[in-house]
Amino acid sequence: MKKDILQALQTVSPIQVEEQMLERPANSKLGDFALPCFPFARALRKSPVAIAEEIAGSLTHPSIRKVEAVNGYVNIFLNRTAITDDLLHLILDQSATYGSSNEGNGGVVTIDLSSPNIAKPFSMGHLRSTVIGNSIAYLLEKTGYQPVKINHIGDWGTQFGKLLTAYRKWGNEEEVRQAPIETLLKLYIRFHEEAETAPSLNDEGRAAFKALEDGDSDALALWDWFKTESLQEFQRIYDLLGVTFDSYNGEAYYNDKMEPVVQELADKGLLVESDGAMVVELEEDMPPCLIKKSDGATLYATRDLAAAIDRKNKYDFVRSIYVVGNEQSLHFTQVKKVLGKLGHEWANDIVHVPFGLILQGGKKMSTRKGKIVLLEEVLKDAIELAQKNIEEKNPTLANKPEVAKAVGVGAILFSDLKQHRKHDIEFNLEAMLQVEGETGPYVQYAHARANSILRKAGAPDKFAIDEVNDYEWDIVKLLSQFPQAVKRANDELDPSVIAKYAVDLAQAFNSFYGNVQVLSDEAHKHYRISLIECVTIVLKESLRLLGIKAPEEM
RNA sequence: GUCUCAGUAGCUCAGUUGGAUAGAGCAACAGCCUUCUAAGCUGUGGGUCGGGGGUUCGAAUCCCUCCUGGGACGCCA
Repeated sequence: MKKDILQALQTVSPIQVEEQMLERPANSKLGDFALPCFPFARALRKSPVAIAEEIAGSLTHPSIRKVEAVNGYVNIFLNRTAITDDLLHLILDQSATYGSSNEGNGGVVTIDLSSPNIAKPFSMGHLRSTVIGNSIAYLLEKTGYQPVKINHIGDWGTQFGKLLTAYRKWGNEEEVRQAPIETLLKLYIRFHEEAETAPSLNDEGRAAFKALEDGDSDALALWDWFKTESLQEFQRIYDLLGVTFDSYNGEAYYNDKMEPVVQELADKGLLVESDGAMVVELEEDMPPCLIKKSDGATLYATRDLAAAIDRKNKYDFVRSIYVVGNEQSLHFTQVKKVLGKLGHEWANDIVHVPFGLILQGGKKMSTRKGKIVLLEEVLKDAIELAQKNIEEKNPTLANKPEVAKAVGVGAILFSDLKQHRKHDIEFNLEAMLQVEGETGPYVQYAHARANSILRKAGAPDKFAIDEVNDYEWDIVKLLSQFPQAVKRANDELDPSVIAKYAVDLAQAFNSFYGNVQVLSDEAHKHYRISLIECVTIVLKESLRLLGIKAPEEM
């Protein structure tokens, strides 16, 4: 509908009007669209006020109800009933596919997400990567791409040597069997504590990793055991979150794929020795990329290079996305540079999608020091709270446990996703458990209330619209903006756009709900029911894109 | 020190990529359940948009500079 208005403007404006110049006024009393005429003043050698009046006087279009010139702005008021009628039919017709596009044209996009480290608990930090990556996958799918979700498990590296060393020194099998991750974490923390006073421990840890990488069978057996136990624990959490993956190929998977890359770097003369290690020199103000340690063992960057190449070969992606914290920005620019130096022009298709840290007391949480918050505990708290709320507010509800899970998990996911990706978040359990205001449960509640009306209204009927009040018009405008919200969220790879949109729509609906009686007003009932149905479609779809369930009752 | 991300109401954050009087939510206060779910609605108060320059008809938004905080910066990932 913006396009129509724009076209009408083109025909009456004395000067070219670009789409971006047509804006939506912050205050809806000023119209549905507005054109500021200040930029035209110089070229036309007339005052903006005069230009606005001139344009306002001659602008007509079937979709336009009224045009006003105010202080140099052309304010345009739309014909509500016709537009509403069109939009509702469109949404009812397209249903869940409303807002979809084929922008991606089936291109494969790999997404590196979640990537917890085995033998370590699943922390709040991993939650961000998991839920943001998961939502981005839904967004890509909705815009015509083919997402491939890869859980790049952290199951290799020097940290592992350290853990093996700690286990051999202080661990015992029985304890690990009882509580795998908890026990391994304790060992890991103890290792770092003792290494403070006995730095030689670090050398032992590095040596243990080197042995693992060289195929030492005892080390491999332990590694395999730790990995199996860890993956089982992670699976519980993924089940709760409702997240699945297309691949669990972690770092160790690339173990036999690194040597060819290292060889190629050497063949092309990119690999140079520096302090005993092998590195690739990069631009002036960028530190070199470490490829091999002085003992010959590989590094994170080595594995990521191999992984990037392997993914290109396997999936032939049009883009390869890495949902990994802010703090690894340098690492990814280095990896991209090295791939570029190898002559892979697709290095430019690699995109690091960074996100802010979850802080505690203004500082980064540290596994080494045991300063972490366990995601599973947080989820349990949230589900319990949801359960309690249901008992209090809707005790006769069917399948309470399922709804409690959807709402509890929804609260946690939403509190994370609503923030702009790059912001650091101060960990605040109380805020995460919040169910009022701009929260997941608030959006779910609006959806449930809307469904409640639909259930009582019975089968939908044909509708005719004679007027659209302000409450309804706010909803209609938001509904019409959903496709743009999807596009923007996808362009910016930022689910928070959808989360904010969902809150706006839920607010508009709740306001309507609180101020307009639907079922008792026969004259407007049929039209309103269709409007409400559209709200449920779009709210449910918004939540789905965030990886959050939308119960019909709560 | 270098690079990078950020600084908007007491708190947590939006701000449609330069437009009209800077908006929400929490918290506070005042109302609203014999009517479609009160996890809700309606209203009130609350601001040197970190500071200072500049560009522009117009700046929270763009440029410069300074201040503050997070993070990264060779053998961790």
